[in-house]
Amino acid sequence: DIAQVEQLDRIIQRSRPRQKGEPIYRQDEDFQSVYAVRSGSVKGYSITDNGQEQVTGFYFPGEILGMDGIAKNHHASSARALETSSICEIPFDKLGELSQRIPSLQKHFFQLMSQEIAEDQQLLTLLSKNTADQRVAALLLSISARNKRRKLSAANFRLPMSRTDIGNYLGLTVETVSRVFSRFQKLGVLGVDNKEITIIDIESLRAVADGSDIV
Amino acid sequence: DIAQVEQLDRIIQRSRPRQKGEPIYRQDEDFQSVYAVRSGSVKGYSITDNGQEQVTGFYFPGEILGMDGIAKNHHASSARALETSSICEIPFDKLGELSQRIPSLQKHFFQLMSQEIAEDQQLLTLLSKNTADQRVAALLLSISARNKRRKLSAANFRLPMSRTDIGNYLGLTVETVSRVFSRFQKLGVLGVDNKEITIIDIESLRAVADGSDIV
DNA sequence: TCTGCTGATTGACTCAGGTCAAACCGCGCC
DNA sequence: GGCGCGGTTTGACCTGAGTCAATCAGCAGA
Repeated sequence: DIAQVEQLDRIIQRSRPRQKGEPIYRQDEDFQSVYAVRSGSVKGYSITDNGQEQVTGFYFPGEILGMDGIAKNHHASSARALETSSICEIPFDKLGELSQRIPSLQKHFFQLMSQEIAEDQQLLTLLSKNTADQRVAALLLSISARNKRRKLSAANFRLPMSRTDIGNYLGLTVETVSRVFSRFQKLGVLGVDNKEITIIDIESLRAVADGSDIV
Repeated sequence: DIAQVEQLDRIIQRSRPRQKGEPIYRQDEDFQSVYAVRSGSVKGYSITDNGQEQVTGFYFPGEILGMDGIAKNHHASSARALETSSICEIPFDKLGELSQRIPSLQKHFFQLMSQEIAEDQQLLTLLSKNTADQRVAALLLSISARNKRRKLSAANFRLPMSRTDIGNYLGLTVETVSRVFSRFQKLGVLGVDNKEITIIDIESLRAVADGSDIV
């Protein structure tokens, strides 16, 4: 519905692009808005009581972040741009009002949040049951699939995040991540040139990810 | 608001209590409702592609489960009673309609979902960064805190789930869980009599959980 | 009471991934 | 070009938790 989309469009706030490393929101800060990635990429992370960082997710164009702040009215995590990125701000109180009037918007937003829950739970499985190889393979396949949805190459892409961030996200050390990349390259599954990744043998990668690889 | 609570009350469906092991909903089944635990306890879990079970959470009275099914219109996980439990069914389409009319209900439900996201992300940190001791300590503290909120003893409770379920949830083997319990008992932090747990030294347990224990 | 079964505990051994250390690479800057 | 610095890679070694196996405890049913 065009009129409805227009209403939604009216509450969205565009702002100047974020440079690499620039924060989008900070943990414990008052929660006002959720954010939509328009271009670039974003890392979500939280700092635990004992001061260590935990990367909770990577966000690409078309994805929404900041929904973990709704519950307590302040952000439970922080987010910053991994590269120059354009981010839309969606004030949550206005979104709530609008959802009252547009049932499909409410439904859509419930679905978005539900999806985040389901994805986090998948990630839980990954972290609690899978080997280093499986975790890295799963991340690459996830990024590949998201690229595909954005009509970009599913086989060839540049990772916007550092090896450290990948390791942090997957519950591995930098060294392990690096070793897995090297091994995959040696096996002819991946082409790795620093952050530039080519998936050479996606079937093998899938086999690794779901544990059915008898190499 | 009493009239509003009454409206909500009217859509809630009560059903016969579930016996131990009885399912509440099943993965891939059509999503109709979310569920509120009224008494007893519930285990949420999903089965991965390669057939292994991953416990995604334990639910106690006053808690809501099944929200991961909203996104795709079918349940992304299963749930079953850990003991004889009374569970309320809340049809989601009716809840959506009602939320259209009662803004505070919509907000409340957004908050519930957001909270689940935030909790899952905390669990991610637990699984990716913490030792076996820390994980077990964190789970016990979480259950203790939830008991406290329900005006039950924070120091003395019966675990409704098996050691296997605990291990599965925390990404550990049964043997490791058992060893940690034994060690905590030997250190005088816990009293363990099968499923009956007494937290003897909650400060030490907190110290273990946040990694500041220099034992 | 005995028997069988499921879950919990304990011990001995192994190994995936962590730790520590050293090099290496790309890139901006003087 | 040369220098510094952050990120990446590689190697050698170590350890926490997994694996395998045996035993034990609690409980239902004959």
